[in-house]
Amino acid sequence: MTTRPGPRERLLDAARDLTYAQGVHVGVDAILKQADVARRSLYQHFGGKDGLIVEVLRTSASLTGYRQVMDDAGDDPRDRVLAVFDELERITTQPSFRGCRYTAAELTLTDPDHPAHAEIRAFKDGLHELFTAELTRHGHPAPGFGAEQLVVLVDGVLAHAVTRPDAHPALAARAMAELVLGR
Amino acid sequence: MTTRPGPRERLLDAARDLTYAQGVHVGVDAILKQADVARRSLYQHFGGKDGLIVEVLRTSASLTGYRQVMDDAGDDPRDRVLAVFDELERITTQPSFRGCRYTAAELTLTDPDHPAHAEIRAFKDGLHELFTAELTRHGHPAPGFGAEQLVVLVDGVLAHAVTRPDAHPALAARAMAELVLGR
DNA sequence: TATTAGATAGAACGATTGATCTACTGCCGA
DNA sequence: TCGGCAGTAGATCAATCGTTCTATCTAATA
Repeated sequence: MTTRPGPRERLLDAARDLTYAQGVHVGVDAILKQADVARRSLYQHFGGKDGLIVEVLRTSASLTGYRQVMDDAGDDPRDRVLAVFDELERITTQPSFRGCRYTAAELTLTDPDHPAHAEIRAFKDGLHELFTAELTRHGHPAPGFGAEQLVVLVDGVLAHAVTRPDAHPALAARAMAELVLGR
Repeated sequence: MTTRPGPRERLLDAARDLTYAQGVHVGVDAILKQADVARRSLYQHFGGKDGLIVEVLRTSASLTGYRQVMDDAGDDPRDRVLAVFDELERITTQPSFRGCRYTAAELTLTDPDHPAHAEIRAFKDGLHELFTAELTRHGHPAPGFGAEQLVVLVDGVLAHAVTRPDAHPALAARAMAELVLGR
């Protein structure tokens, strides 16, 4: 039989779900209820709501997701990059899609001193590095600049699809990614 | 002498400032204080905070701003479109830059029934139409699709620059816009 | 068996939220 | 001069926020 995860894990899972679906302004009560965890445990493990949010962002491992999509696409850097936009088309057309968790947190947490900003920055830097490595392998003349272009495309798709999913921004972005990759 | 604007105008101005700088979750008290307006006037003119927010989005006239930038760039559709990204480079590198007001509202207001979503959608649709008209004049083979690409670029720049302004996403996007426009 | 750490349940705190209310003031037109 | 309207000032409301607290229970360890 599968043992139930501990309170810490249950809190992270619930917070991941709820902060994505309802934003980081979800009440602590809702998180506690879904996690089925005592109030005290939250403050014991994470020090407070902010600590929980930071840990959610730090462990959401979206970069691993991107890596997985690319690895599934094979070895050719061109295929690997384009596969990301194919996956974005899938994601952005799902009913549960609510945009990029990190962009949403960045725009919602207007206090510049909030500890979450560092995690958000780290994630986006990581995504840039991921694309830079791929473009370098692809023999791109300016991998850094090309990677900037790709991350702008990704953020653009995720931001735009929240309001206009029927516009299929991922398809529009995929065509631009092809141009960035060259032929 | 210049007469002081009425309470309604002062409320809109204050709400425009504060909801951009601090997000739509700013307290009513802060708006009332900056507008120097009685509490009752807010509910008299807008029915409540939601009504005020909707009116701010409806009258922010960002589309007029885009139009102005394009008109200042002359007659050539190519110059006019690229001028938008030059302007984005200026905007995104200013200290007061806080991203796209509409994207931020969309991601912050997680209630799908909030009346603001209609205004947000209307704005993004309008931007798409603006680009479609320009690409049509430019003789683009697929103006609708090309316009989708441009709005994805704009949203990408505005979303990405909040977290990584030093990456100058507008410059990366401008290069892609050139590719979209063809040569 | 006694001890201790971790978890639970739930009351309670102070602060803040958006909204409603009464009472008062100034102005303009009939 | 009177009536009505728009605006102001501020008390007040119920709800919710994140946090802290006491008290109790459980399970593993010494």
